[in-house]
Amino acid sequence: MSAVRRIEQLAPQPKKAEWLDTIIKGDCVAALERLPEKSVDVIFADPPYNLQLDGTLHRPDQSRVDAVDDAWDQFDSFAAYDAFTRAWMLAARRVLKPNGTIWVIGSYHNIFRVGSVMQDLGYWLLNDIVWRKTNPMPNFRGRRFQNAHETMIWASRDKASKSYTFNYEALKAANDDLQMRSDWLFPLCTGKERLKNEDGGKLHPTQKPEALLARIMMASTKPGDVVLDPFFGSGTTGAVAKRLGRHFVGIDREETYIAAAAERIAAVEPLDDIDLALMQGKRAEPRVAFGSLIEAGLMKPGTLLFDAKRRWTANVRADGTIAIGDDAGSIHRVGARVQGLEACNGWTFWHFEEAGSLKPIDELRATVRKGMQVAAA
Amino acid sequence: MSAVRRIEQLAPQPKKAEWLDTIIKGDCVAALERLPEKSVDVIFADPPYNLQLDGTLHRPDQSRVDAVDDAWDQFDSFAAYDAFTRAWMLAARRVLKPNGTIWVIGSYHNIFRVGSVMQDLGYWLLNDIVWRKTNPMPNFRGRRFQNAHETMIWASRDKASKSYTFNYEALKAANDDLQMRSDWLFPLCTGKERLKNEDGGKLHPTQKPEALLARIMMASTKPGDVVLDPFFGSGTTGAVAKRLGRHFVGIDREETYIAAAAERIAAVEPLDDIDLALMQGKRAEPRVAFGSLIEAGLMKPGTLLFDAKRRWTANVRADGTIAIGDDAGSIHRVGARVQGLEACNGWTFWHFEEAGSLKPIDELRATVRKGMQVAAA
DNA sequence: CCGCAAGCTGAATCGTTAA
DNA sequence: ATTAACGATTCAGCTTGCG
Repeated sequence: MSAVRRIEQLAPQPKKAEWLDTIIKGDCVAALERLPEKSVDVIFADPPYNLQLDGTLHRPDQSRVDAVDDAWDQFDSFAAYDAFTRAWMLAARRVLKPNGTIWVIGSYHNIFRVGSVMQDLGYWLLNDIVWRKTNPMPNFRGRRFQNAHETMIWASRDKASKSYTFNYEALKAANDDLQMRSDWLFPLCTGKERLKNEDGGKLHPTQKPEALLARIMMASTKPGDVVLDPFFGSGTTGAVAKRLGRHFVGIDREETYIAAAAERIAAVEPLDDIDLALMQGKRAEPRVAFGSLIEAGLMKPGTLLFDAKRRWTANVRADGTIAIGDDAGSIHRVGARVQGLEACNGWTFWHFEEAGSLKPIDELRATVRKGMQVAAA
Repeated sequence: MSAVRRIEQLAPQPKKAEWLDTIIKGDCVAALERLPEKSVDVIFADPPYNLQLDGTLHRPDQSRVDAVDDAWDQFDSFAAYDAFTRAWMLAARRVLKPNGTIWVIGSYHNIFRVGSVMQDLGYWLLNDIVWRKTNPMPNFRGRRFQNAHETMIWASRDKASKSYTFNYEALKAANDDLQMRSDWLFPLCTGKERLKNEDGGKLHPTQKPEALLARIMMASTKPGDVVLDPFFGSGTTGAVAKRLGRHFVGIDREETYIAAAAERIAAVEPLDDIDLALMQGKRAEPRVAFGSLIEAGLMKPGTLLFDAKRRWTANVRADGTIAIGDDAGSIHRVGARVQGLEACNGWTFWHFEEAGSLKPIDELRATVRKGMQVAAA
């Protein structure tokens, strides 16, 4: 029996425990209407993009591009797509808690329809977030700009809801004391993270990277929150939610996807509460945040940092902050505080021990930057 | 006398249309309706989005909206903004040439309305472009992500128009030989570039940086093209157009802005023609038939052609075809057939031997083209 | 075992001209 | 209006296979 329970037949008003951390099979509007109202903290939705592709596209080497031509992405008109969007958005709004927020991802093919419908239904837009792709597909015919990003809309249930969750300080501390911007840089979901089908091809045509969902949840949820995904697909939302100590609810129509997602989520190991202190994803180049040393594996949580004269000792945490006892913050803030100064460059102030001698953590940053340059070359 | 002419005080000019390189004062819809249809190559529009349009906002039933009414009706407001957007977009579409394109810039407050209306009116979206700001305004309350970008929509007049201008090769060359992406990085318009009023404050609230307009025009116009800006404001579009050897037409309602923009544009020094040269790709070069190489004596019947790895050998025939045994046809068809592909560019696939090494026959085509240029000069 | 080359692929609204 | 032919066009990153 899979560790992820499934519900195919919901009772009219199921108890909370029944649908939490499950994947519901069926049409998303019908499934949403069976869930209790005001029961979900955050919704992440990756709806069909309504791509309108005519022929087949070939690369310059004449290989064929494997496009998204699934039936679920086909709509007869903009009006039909709008009606579909209104229906699921309305149903989603009912299950959202008054102070809940919703994330919707899309491309220029659909995101303008989506945003307009959201505004019409009373959702209050908080930000649009740009996912900049490090490795987007090129424009093979040289007819347009390389479509190198997707857009996410982050919105509250209505204009009046002001107490939505936004972990501003945590995001900022892990981002070198700069507030998190609306443009995020992440690679596509490829390699081992990408689920494969029995033929070795991609299981799902549009699987999203876990790093993207991780930043979303770290920004807009708290541990124990409920995250709903009405277009569950390969289950990235569930996998990240479980790893980060959040509950999930997935809805999907395809048994193939449900089975694969359930297996995937069952294999996820939740992080310890301590590790959850707050960890962040990659940030915009070329600035290197201290947190990225941890992400890159160059620095492990729990590592001790010292100033050059070993007068102070700090502890590295998983979220990219450091702490001396209860005093936690960015490498810069903690460095400034212990010295009683306004400011401090943590990169040169803090050192790590290697073979008995101290080396500034700036050396590790240099390593990361070199890697970024190589990647960009 | 200002170097920028105004529509009220025009002297008759022999060839150039009266409205070229002028600023038209008035409501943008009315002004657009007085311009000849299909007369403009590119439109750049930075429409207002604050819903406080004092008089220009009308409901679909033509009733006027009181934008400062305390009884705020969200739906009415969006509907009114949509109606305003439809009105100017429709008028703009009439003056756009069949192969013209339009750029519209906005933020998450209005861009979703704008994009939806564009799709509804038949504009065909080519890209959405993200302007990432190097120095955006912080989020002061710490309740959202720093809004660090704006979105531009680039669209053609309709789906059928395929011959819009896109200077792909030039952009790529300027971008370290990588195709230009949909995310652009520019600073805000500040410092000396920013127009000031008599109090020393900013003249216009949303003056766009010239670098942004320069990339737009370098991407989607050719020298001598006509660029229309229906919300001219501080005149950035006109200033950049003049500098880059493009014509402009501006529309604005405010005399203050018109006067400042006229003065600004008058001070602009156009670049020399030689600096305005556009890098052209092969698709802009005259077509050369393979047979003309034989006629020009650059290739003799009986010459052997090879692919780069010498897996196949073909024989040049006097009629401009090539043959492998009995299999004869154009350089493209034979190249495709031996590879088992649908298509093949014979110019780059086939090579001839010179001094023991292989050179693509494309080199001979370049020679012919060079001769054609000399003959035309 | 490593190092390097070659191959594959990702939410894509992806052509023009002459007969 | 339709068809056929011409011929232009890709970036990053991971995987596979060979020496």
